[in-house]
Amino acid sequence: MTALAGAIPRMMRPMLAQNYPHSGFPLEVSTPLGQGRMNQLGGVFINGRPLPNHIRHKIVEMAHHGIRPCVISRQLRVSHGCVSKILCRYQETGSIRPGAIGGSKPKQGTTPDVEKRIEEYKRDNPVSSISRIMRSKFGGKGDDDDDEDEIEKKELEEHERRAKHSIEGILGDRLTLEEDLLRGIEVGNTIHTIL
DNA sequence: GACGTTACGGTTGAA
DNA sequence: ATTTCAACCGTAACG
Repeated sequence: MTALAGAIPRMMRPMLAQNYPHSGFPLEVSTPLGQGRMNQLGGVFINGRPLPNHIRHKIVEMAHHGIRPCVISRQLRVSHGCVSKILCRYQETGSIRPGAIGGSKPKQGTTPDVEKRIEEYKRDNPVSSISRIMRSKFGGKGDDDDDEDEIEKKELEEHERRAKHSIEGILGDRLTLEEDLLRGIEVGNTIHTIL
């Protein structure tokens, strides 16, 4: 309730119902894994959740083929803001994956006190044990992430090689977008659950 | 028309 | 087990 009457914030205008049904709420779409919504381009998304991985893949893949962001946006039915964001992130990090959602601040504060404690532990335990403890406490995911990035890159390269043969490869994907989306949401959630 | 940016409402997960 | 809260999400809209 930050919007005060009379003083409409810069980025917030009353949303026109236009292509939304009655409620003034984006069309709801039930997926096997819960509630999705439909954006203005007809694409399905889950508010607050990242787009499915295969869509993200497709975005960077198409961009890699020189397809303009605005076309990608329309073809995949993803808002151009989102396409822009994903592409920017990919350029910066080399990863198509969303950032880590949730959790508390990383306990990175290597205060002198913490350093002292580590020194003490090192003295009393073999270094390998320290590493193991540190890994089980904090790391855990680090190695997996690297592996996944590797898999991700290989997947992308392979996909590109196949798609390179014809633009139909890309356009053909569009025909099954709805299916893909639904499947993607499902797979995405499953992966998320596993992780 | 294309696209960078950002308010918003939402979800998540460690503490 | 439950709550808190700062991180992130994608959309919609402005510029």
